[in-house]
Amino acid sequence: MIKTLKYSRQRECIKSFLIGRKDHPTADTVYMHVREQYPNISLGTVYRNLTLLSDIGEIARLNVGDGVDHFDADTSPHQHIVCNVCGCVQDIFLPDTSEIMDFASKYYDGVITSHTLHFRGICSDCSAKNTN
Amino acid sequence: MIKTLKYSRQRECIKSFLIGRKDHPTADTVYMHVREQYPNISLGTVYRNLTLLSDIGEIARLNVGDGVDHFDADTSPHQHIVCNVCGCVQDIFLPDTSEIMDFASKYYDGVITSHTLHFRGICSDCSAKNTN
DNA sequence: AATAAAATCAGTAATTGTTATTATTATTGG
DNA sequence: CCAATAATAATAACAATTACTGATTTTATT
Repeated sequence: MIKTLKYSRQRECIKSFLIGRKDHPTADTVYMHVREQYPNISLGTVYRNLTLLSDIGEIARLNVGDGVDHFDADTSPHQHIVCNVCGCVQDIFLPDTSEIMDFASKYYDGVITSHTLHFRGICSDCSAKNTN
Repeated sequence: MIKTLKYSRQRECIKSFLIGRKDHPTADTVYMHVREQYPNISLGTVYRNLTLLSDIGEIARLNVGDGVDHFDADTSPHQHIVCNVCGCVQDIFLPDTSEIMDFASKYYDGVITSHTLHFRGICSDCSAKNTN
């Protein structure tokens, strides 16, 4: 019944590529870069492995509201901010935010099990350019 | 230069339908219901008007992470929770949460201009059913 | 009220992001 | 090394959304 996970160098490459990035690439970006090492990898393989890796919790799938899925090798709890100018996705590491759920529970009559907090703004690079 | 917004009964119908709903219908749901009054309205018209209405700020477009856009006639600042069981999208009206941005600013070197807070959980209806 | 310009429409085709299918290839336990 | 089986490449299918078309409404002007 249990499906043993068989090694694949493509998956390994996808994962190590993600680990080496601080931004949060989309499937398409992963595809373009992994193709440098495996020129005939298919986009379907990239999608399947990104889904697989996030299903087993080795990476995180991010929804930042731009209609495209982003992927993050850092699965520790943290937040993200999308730059309104360049669209980049950066990390924000806040101290424990779980009290937000306790707070919100007072205003909701069902059960709250998780929360997501994300930000928009202008990244420091774009802020610097704008000063001209 | 200013593009005059011309009246259309279809747009009016779409908007009043949204106003009458407390849940947060998708474009397809809007389409199905508006069709009762305008049987040959096209899905493209629904999409175009939902986009137009949200562009001018009369309705809000919600991204709740299920891959489909939801629409809300209530544009006042409030939060949403998605039920893990039935998938419904409900409102949570929290008192001013803007201090979260001040808090987060300490941990980010760019500029934070807005934040979104959304929740997942189990709605009261599904909680009640589960008690069986 | 008649008319003309422009926005809006219905219908449909195209795009985009993603998932499923299938025949072939690669990995692994014996 | 070899058979069992998971993973692959390629491509087709898919759903949500947007763009394009010529026809129709709405509104401003006469």
